[in-house]
Amino acid sequence: MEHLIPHLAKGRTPLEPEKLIRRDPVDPTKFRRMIRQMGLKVTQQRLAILESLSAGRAHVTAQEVFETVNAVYPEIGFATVYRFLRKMAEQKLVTEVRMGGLPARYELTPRRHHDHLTCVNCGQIVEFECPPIESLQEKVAKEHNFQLTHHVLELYGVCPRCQTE
Amino acid sequence: MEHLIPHLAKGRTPLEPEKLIRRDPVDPTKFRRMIRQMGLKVTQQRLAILESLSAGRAHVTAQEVFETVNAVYPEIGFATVYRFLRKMAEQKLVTEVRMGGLPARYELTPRRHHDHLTCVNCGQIVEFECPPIESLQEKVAKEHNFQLTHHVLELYGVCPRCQTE
DNA sequence: GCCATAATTGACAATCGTTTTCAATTACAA
DNA sequence: TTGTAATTGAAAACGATTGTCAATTATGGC
Repeated sequence: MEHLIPHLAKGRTPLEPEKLIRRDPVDPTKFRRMIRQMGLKVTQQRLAILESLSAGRAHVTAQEVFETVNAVYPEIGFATVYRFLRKMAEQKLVTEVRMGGLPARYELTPRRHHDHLTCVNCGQIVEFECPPIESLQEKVAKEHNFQLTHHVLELYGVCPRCQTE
Repeated sequence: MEHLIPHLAKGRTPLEPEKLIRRDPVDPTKFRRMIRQMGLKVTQQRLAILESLSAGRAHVTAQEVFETVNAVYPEIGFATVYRFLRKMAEQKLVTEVRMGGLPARYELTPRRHHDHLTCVNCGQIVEFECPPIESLQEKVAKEHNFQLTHHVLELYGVCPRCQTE
């Protein structure tokens, strides 16, 4: 009675419905270039992981990436996914979002920075940009002599549709 | 080679815990009332935890609370601290801040709203208020016809002390 | 192409923070 | 004071993440 996939949570209800993010299709040779630019060797595993990140939904867990890639390359290891995701997060190639005690979620770093407006009722997510907020954040960080690395800004509320019910 | 205190990280730089002096309860009625309002029974352990939270530094880890209280009540258990902190967090009596993979930090929920500036290296937390950001958030929400309920704004960076290392 | 070699891999164990389990104890309403 | 359900401490379980290490593999130099 064991899982093929280690650490696969059994009864966990997902925190929020995933949102499919439309992405520009990425030229496969681009992946090779991305890996090389990180000073790493190009392997099938890494290509598969990048492909999965690029094609799938946004904000996936390492476990989900592993499952996806594992379906195509059954011999791929769990640690490999973790290691590569971490390495890419270090280089800011993917963005790591850790919320609460839940597993970290990763997405290919979007070209344009955005934050999220989430409906507490239906889970719908709206992305938004607000440069004035960004610069105010930098001002705050500077005031405290912090070197800002990143931030998490999540607004929660009731979306228009849910307000009429 | 064992720790009296379980899970005490070995290499981590400890932020020295505040000393909690055991003394006759000065105004225990306030804490008793808080506990009763949560629908819980009043115990010495819970009073000690509240006293520690109220007297000590803000943004402490459960481990730190345990160490502080344990110095006065050596028989107190680790799980008791965790359980009570979680219960209070559920009731919004304490605010739980979880960043990265670092242990969660707790504070008695402050009356004034503020956000957090967290050091990605040592976990130190600085509070800040920035009303302009608040109003911009409301503006964004209004633009999308969301009824704002709450928000999470966490800035991450390297604190001044960690920058010099 | 082939070789040398350093990076990378997968299986597994270890680690860390957190949560659960359970028998013993305790708060508190009656 | 007593009955009972809540609470406790110790320990183990748990889930996410990271480390270990021998075997494999990508890649630069020939």
